[in-house]
Amino acid sequence: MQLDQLGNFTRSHRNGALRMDHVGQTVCLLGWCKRSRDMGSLVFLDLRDRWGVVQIQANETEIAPDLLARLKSVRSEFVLGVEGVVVEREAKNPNLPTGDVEVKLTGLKIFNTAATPPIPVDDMAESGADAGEDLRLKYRFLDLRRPSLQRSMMLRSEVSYLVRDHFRTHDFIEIETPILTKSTPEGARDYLVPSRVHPGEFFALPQSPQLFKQLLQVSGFERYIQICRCFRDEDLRADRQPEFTQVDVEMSFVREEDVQAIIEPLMVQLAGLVGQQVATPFQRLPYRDAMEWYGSDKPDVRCPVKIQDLTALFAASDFNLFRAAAESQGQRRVRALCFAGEQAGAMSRKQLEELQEVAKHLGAGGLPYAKWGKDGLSSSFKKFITPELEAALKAKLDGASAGLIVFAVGTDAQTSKVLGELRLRLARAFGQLDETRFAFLWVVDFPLLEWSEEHARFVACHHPFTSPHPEDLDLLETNPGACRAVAYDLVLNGYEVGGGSIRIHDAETQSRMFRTLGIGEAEARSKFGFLLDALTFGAPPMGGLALGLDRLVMLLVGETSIREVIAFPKTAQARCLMTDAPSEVDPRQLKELHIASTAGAPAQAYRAGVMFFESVPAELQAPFRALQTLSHGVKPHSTSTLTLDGELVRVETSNLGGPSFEFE
RNA sequence: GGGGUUGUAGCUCAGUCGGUUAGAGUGCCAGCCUGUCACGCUGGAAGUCGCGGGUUCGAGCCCCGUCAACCCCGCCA
Repeated sequence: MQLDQLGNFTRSHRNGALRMDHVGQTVCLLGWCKRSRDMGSLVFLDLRDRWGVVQIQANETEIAPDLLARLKSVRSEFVLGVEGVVVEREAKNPNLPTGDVEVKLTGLKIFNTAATPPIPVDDMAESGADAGEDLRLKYRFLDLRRPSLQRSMMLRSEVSYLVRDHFRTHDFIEIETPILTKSTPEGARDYLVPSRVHPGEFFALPQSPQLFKQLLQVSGFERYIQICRCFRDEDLRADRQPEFTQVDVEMSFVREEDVQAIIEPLMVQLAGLVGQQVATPFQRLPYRDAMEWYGSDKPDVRCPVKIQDLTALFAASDFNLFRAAAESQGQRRVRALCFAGEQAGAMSRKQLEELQEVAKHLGAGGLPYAKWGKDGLSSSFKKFITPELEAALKAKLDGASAGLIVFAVGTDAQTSKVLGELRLRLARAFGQLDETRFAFLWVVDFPLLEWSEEHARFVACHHPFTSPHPEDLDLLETNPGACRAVAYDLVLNGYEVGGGSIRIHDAETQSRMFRTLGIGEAEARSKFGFLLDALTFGAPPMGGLALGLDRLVMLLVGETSIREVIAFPKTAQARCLMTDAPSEVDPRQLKELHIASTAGAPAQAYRAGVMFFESVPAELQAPFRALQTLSHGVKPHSTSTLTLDGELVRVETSNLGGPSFEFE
């Protein structure tokens, strides 16, 4: 097809803007063909641009035959320039903002054709049948044409502008910090960048500009903000990508409340973008209470039901499992969720079994429950429920005649994990989670440190520059696990959307902190020498926080995956399906960077004989299965490739003449 | 690192107990249609049942392996 040049064709109006006021005007429009409807001698075409859709119309009796033919040759997603006259429609469409008018075609330019899209470019309003996400990501440039994603990206842009406006009016300045920086030993895995000019040395991409923003306070900027990209080489989730955007904030001469007071009105404005009213000040919830009541450090408080401690009710029970907890002096507790209502009481055996599977998956042994429904009490431990106990339990249902109590027994960490998850699931199932509103809160007084079994030492909960709570300072040496931090998370609807702290601003406390973390003098010098130096040159009291922009926008648009608000996201395996990154590079590039890859190294060779076992011990099952595989159609002396213990290996088999074998 | 779900036409999916030529909707192509707007009507093309093995007279369906996407646990200062 002969394509037209853009030439001096100039847009006079945006497609979504045309109204009755424009009737009679000659307009020049640009855009993509959303869909055409050919009725023979009457043709309609929907022209889409970023601002909307307008109907183009051509009638056989009013138009040159070659122009009509040209219009009929247009297919979906062709790129067009349309000249025409705005007229009032004969049949109006109330579902379209431009539905009162249409444009009578007088000239048509076809700037480009388009192959049939491999994914629907329209939002399937009623069927809801989107293309699979892998296809959407492969053809992301088409996916992003869909109105819903266009709206999400536009809202994201609005959020960014609003954030910058907000901080600008509060005298913050935006400062860019390095993308190529120093690898930090604590925390998440770094993405590394080899240095060509320094053989064997590496930059790291920032997990966050944490130290730079603190140094900017030492420099005296007092109020810093940056919307910046951060990188973490950890496994992904629906709300976690390897690169993500953070609204990074740091202030001098502030207390915790000062930081929060800057953030809250911003959140009010952002929620307002999607018509949500939220009141300030936000609720403050100590970490300890969050874990006790909600089993989570990022509770969704839109459900009022809290976890309750029912240990005492079982002190004299015959139910050994629960009584043992009551006798453990707080080591183990019986905690429970009490959902009142007919829906809760009508939970079927099958549903409870599904719930039990969830609980087991989270580490519970089972899911004890007691339920009051149409048939009265039913319970997994009914024979231990005396009338007195039943009365005591039922009293937890706030006087309702029907309801469900699910129990978890164990350490606080165990029971919190199980009940925290079940609380959300049950609340949704019973309609006791109001998903129409936004619930912000601050979780405060986080612990400073937690014991790491893996590292056999204390590690920082937030980061090693977080200020210990002034009242707990001396616990650093005596009982580090009990020391609170001046750290706070901003939580929205069960998601952590921000986190921050007051920082350590004196070298002495910072050194004590490093000592507690088991970071020696020399190591601290080599890794954080620049910070320790800076703290000796007049560092002001400081604090700040960082907001997860992707998560925030995700919640604003009502999505459950941050991929829906990132233009070009990566898959759960941290791959870009569109560009196919990451990919192999030319060996010359590696050589220049002084890098050698150990991936794809030659497979190890194994020698295997034939073994016979009456019963196969567990530790031999994998090699035994390998031998079984080999025994099918493999000659006594042969080489074959198979999977052994999850690794692809080349296996040489030879008949060794006896029950002997060698495996490494 | 571990667990789970999914993979069939361009797209979204169905496919019974393992049994004849693998279906539907949509999209695409062609024809008809003067008020459509998820246009309608008629016809047509369209398949490596993710990939590789195995069992079987016979596999989309059963078994083993593998790849990919998604969800979760670990991990994410």
